[in-house]
Amino acid sequence: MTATPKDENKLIAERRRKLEELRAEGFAFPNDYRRSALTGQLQDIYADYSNETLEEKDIVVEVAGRLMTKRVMGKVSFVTIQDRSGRLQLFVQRDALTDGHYKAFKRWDLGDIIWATGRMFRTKTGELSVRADDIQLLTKSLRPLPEKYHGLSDQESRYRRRYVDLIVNEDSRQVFLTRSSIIQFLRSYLDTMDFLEVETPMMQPIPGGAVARPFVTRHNALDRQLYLRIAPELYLKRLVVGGFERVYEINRSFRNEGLSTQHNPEFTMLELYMAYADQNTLIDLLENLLRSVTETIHGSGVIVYQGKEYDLSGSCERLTVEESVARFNPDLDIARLRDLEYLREACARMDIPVSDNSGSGKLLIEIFEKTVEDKLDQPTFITAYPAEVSPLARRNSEDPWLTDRFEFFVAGREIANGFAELNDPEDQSERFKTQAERKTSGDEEAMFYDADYIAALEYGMPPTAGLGVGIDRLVMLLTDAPSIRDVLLFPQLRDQQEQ
RNA sequence: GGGGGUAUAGCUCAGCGGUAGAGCAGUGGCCUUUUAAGCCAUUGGUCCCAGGUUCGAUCCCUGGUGCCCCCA
Repeated sequence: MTATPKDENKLIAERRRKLEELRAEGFAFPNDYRRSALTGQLQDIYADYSNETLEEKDIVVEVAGRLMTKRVMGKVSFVTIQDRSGRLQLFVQRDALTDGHYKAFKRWDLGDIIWATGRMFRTKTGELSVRADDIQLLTKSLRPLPEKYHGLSDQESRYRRRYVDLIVNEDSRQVFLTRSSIIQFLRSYLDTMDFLEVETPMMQPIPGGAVARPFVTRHNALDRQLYLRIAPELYLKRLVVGGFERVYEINRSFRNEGLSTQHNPEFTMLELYMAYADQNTLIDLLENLLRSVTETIHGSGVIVYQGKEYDLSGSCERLTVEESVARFNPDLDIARLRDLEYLREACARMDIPVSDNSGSGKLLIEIFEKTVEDKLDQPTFITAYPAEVSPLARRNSEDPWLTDRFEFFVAGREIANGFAELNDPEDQSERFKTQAERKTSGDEEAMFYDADYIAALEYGMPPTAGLGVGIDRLVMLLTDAPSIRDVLLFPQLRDQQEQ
C-alpha cells in the first residue's frame, strides 16, 4: 500500500521534502555501513572506565541505530541512538566532521537510522559517549515518532502499530524478549528430557483434541473443507503410536470464540506426550518446569502478578473437582455431586443454564466453572474430572465415572490441562460416538468422530500421559501482563476503517 | 450479548453551549559538554462518525464505531 497524499500531515510532508533533497544529493538508502559493536556491549564493557582511561586507550568504534534524542547547541550536538541492545550517546562537533556534514546532520530527524564512527570518551557529566569523526544517514524516517518522554501510551495504537510501540516503549520490548526466553527455556528443558519436538498439521480435515468451535477454510486444489486446528492432540498421540514415545509441539491453535483479556482466536500451546507415564508424572513435571522457568526468568520462584505474590517454587495444593466444589459451596451435599436431579436444582439456584442432554459430570463442571475457577488464586492442581467432560482421558481404575485428569490454575486462570490418555480404542470409539451425537443435536463445540485416530489406537498406543500448557497465559503471569494482547505481538483487533 | 469508561494537533494531555489550548515534535533564529538541554519567534485541528435539540454544538440528547474495564 502506498501512502496517498490524504494520509499526509505537515510533519510527514516536511520529511518527504527532506528526503527529496537528499535523493537529489545522491542519497539512496545506503547499505554498505557496518557496525563494530552494539551500544549495549559498549555500555557494559566501558561501564567502569574513566574518561582518562578511555582517551588513553583510543578506542575507535562504529555504531548504528535509530536516532532517539537530539540536542543541538550550535556547533556541537548530543544525540542518542538506539539499537537492539540499548542506547548510546554520540557527541557530534562541527569541526570534527568532514565539510558540510554537520549542516546536513542538523537537519536529520528523530527516527532516522544513522551510522557513526569515532572514539569512546566520557562527557563532563560522566556519560559514556562516542566522539563522532564521521556520521552517515542510512534510512530516512518519514513518520514522526511519538513523544520522547511519554512514549506511545494509547493502548489501541500500541496494538495496531506494534512496531512503533517496540521502538519507543522499552517495557513492551522487554515483554517480548521475555516471551522468547520462556519458550526457549521450555524447549531446552524438554529436549534435555529426551522429548522430540515435532510439527503436526494446523489444517486438519477433522478438527479434534479439544472442545471448541473451529475456523473453517477451504483447499481449492483438493476441493475440500479444512479446519484450522483447535489442538494438536490427536496427531501427537498418533506419533506416540508410531514410536516417538516423548513428543512435544509448541505452536498455534485456533478457536472460533470471542475476544477477551484471556482469549485470542489464535494462541500458543505447548503440548507434550510421554509414554509410560500417568497424570501424576506430569503434575510433577509441570511443577518442576514452572519452578525452573520462573527461577530462570525471575531469579526466584516467587512472582508478583498484578500486585499479588504467587509462589511457584514449591509443591502446589491439590484438590479433586468434587472437593473444590464442596469447599466453595458449603451448602452443597458432597455426597450428591453426581446426582443429576440434585445438580439440576443446584444449577437452577445458581442461574446456570442447563441443556437437556447434559449429564451429572457436565453439570458438576458448570458449577465448578461458575463457583470455583476464579477463586483458585494461589497455584492449585484440580484433579479427577468427570469422564463426561473428558472424552480423550483415561478412566480412573477405581472410579470409572472419573478420569485421570488434572488442570492447573493460578490467579483464577486455567494455565494447563493434562491427563493419562485413553488408549482403549473401543472406549474411545464409544466416546467419539457420544460426542458426534451431541454435535448432530446442535452442540457446535462437540467433537467429530475421527476414524483414523481410532485406527491408530487399534494398532496400540502405550500407556501415555499428555499435557497442554497455555503459553500466552504463562507469559502473562511471568511478565505481569494484565491482558493477553500485551504478550501477543499482533493481537487480533476489530477492523478500523481509517488510521 | 449486557453495563461502565474513553475518543480533541504527529505524540502526551487540558478545555468549554459562543468557531480550540499547553508541553513535546516540526519550522526559522541564537548557542562548542547536553541529557525531558535552554532562550526568542512560529506552523499545525473532520474536537471519532451520523442524526437531533439550540440563534449557535467539540461540549447537551439519540444512534453507531474503535479501544479499555467489568459481567454473562
